Amino acid sequence: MVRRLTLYLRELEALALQREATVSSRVLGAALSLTDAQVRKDLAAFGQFGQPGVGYRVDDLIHRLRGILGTDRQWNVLLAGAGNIGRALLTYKPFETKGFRIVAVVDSDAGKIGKSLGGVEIHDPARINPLVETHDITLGILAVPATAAQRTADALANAGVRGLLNFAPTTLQTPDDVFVNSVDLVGQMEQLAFRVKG
Amino acid sequence: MVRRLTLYLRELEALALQREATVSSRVLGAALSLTDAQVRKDLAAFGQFGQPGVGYRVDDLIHRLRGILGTDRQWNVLLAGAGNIGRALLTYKPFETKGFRIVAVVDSDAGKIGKSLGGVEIHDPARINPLVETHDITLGILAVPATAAQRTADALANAGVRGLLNFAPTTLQTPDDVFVNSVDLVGQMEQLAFRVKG
DNA sequence: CGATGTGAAGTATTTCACAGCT
DNA sequence: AGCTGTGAAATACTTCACATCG
Repeated sequence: MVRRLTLYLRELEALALQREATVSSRVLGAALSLTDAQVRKDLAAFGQFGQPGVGYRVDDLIHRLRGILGTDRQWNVLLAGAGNIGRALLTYKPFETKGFRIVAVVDSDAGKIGKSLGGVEIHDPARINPLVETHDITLGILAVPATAAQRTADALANAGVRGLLNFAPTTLQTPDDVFVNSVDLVGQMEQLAFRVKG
Repeated sequence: MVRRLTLYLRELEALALQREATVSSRVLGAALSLTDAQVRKDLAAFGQFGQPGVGYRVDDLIHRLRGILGTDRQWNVLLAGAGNIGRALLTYKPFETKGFRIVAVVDSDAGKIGKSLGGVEIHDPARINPLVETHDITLGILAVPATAAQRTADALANAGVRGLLNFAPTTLQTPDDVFVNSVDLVGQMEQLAFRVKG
């Protein structure tokens, strides 16, 4: 359901660019292939944001959703892994635009440590603790090989990171107060194969 | 639910590496934080794969799942977009390992067309049709900017591609027989922010 | 009117619990 | 005994439909 909130926000930001002042649950839902009732239920769960007879004020709802999601502020992020995926994410513009700032990078490859990547120095994973502390980091991105994922997750959790976006194809065990979202690229392709195969 | 089948497969492949001959629904579920009943219901939906009193034969179930998902064969993939994300995916090992082979790349940047990337030539998007035909491509990966995503999706669908993995932060409209899976990186981070802020 | 917010109804998904097989 | 496969029960989620408000 939070998944849908992020979609509403994305759609609303597009509407704001088109200078739309208001939007109805029907129009917003149609853009995302959802019913109007679904949209209203989702939004009503957090307050009364709409105007009967009018709809939702786009700018207002954007601010409300950002407040709900917590994206009305900056989040400092540590990137673990400076391989293919890690490098791509480091320079991924939308992260910066939406308030997710990668402020530190670690990689266990001795040949990479000390080098700079996209203006950020690559550190030894052993330095995770001070990095998290000095940069006030709350989120981490795991772009390390599957074999190193759990160990890196442990180090990040131990350093006080509260949320992880995991690109490694493995299930992570974390304390209850450390949340994990996984992006399983192979799994996504497999699902496509299944659906296409029919 | 297909989502979970891909996770079972991943876990089973890990168990096979550890030379485990059989696994029970309880053990398999525990590794993924699922109940045993959930695992059995999922698998039973496709046939009777287990042995009462014993569990599931790891190797056997791997083959069954590959057959169900359609990953017991090669899938030829076209990559659209040779930017940061596209380049990372082109050299992403697990795709090749699991049977997803990127056999063609297109990018609208004139400066990139004709160049070679990871052993694959970058083509003009106008050549999508012949590329799909000659390489027998059924799946596509969209790693283009949001502004180009719908247009590229249309071109791919028109060329006969049946499934798309979309990295652009936008909702795509496709014919009913063209399936889309989206990887919304910003959305994933927003969800983490929401849960951490909790 | 046109659109929200929301109980009630309708679906879908998950868990329970147990007969039955090895 | 141990574990599957599966109806039945329990939850969760979505849609309906309508009173209500600007």
